[in-house]
Amino acid sequence: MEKRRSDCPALPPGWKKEEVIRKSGLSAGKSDVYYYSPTGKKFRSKPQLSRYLGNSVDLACFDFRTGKMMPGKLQKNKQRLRHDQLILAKLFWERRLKGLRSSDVSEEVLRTMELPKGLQSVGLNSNDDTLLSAIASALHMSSAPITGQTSVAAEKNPAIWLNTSQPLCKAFSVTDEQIREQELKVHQARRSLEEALMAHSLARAAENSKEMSEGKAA
Amino acid sequence: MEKRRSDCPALPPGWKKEEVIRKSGLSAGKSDVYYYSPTGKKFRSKPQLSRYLGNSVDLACFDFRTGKMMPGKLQKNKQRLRHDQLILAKLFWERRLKGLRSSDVSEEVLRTMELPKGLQSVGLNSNDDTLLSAIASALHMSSAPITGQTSVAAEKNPAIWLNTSQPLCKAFSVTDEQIREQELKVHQARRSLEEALMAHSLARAAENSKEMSEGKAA
DNA sequence: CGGAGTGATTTA
DNA sequence: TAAATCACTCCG
Repeated sequence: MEKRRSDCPALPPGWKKEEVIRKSGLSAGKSDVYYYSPTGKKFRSKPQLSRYLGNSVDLACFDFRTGKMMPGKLQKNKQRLRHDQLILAKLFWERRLKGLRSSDVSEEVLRTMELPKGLQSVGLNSNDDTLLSAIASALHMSSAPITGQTSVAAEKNPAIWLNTSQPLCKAFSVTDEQIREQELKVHQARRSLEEALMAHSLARAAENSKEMSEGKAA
Repeated sequence: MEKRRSDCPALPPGWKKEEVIRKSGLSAGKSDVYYYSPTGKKFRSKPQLSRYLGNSVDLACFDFRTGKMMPGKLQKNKQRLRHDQLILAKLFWERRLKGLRSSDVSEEVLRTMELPKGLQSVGLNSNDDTLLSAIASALHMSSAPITGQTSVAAEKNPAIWLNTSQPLCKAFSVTDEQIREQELKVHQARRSLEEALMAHSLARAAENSKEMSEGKAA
């Protein structure tokens, strides 16, 4: 058993670190890291450790897995966009991309982008430019941090965040009331989508049974 | 004391189930579930129960805590869509919504939806219908489960999942190669977006200082 | 009832 | 998807 607890220089004297390999199950081979306070209390995650230590120790640069301080790596942007912010930011980018595409830096990439054959065959209308803009913006929103948005206040109230002078949302002016309206519409839209899906499934089923009766089955 | 033992329909006749609430300690309020064989033997866990019953009863779908069979719930079905799947599904929905909007169930909602005034003032081109479709699809993707997608294989390989005959991706035919290509383009698009953002910020700064020098400042 | 060891869910 | 966090099972 690797129950060896080692000292952790990055933490106050007396704290120990331990790494335990999972021996069975779906996650066999992975490991868990634990810390033990001078009094022997066990800690299983950074948030838990952080809550316990409070302001006495700054864990901003502390890497829980390695047990070392990582200067410059002021932790990750845990600040994920909230649901409503995503909607608005997405709108913003889709429009801006379209606005830029024939006269600015985005042009080259977008012009040369193509959808895979398989996707193009989906049919229906809409043009690929719109789709590409949507993809690009959606992807950008999905994981990249937003330049210029670092205010702590942004975490609390989207309305405040949306009124800042940061580039991303400079053009917006959105109230909580508007956000609520938007949420209501969202519920309606979801219902509608479910109905559409149901209709599509039924149509498929009908198609299939028709083919079957026509002797097209394998 | 709640020592009440109740019949358990999911198990053979004569088996009883009992739930005992913990009254103190760190886990106060949590409960332990026990089963009793027709002969009175006590069982404290699913593995223990399983070893005793052997092949006579299939406990694969048996939920030890509730005492009920959970059909289809052969474990983790709450699997969320993966990144690439999100992209493709989003494309799918955006197109499908547009295709439906003038002749199907989605029409009423989409026709009556409006963007908040603040958003409309963002300017640039594009029409609201496209944006609304995009919003609706993005929202639907964000948290609702996808009907018809339950295959275990889907967890492992998006390419397999994308070739199924399920409604959601029926029209798609996407290879790993195509996904890799798409990822490459994504990187390019991201770079491009960053440049665009930078350009926009600079333009804003220039505008502001111009206004300042013209005496328009508050 | 405790808690080590894993599963499940969330985040990046 | 992988990593991190959190929840829960199972057995002492």
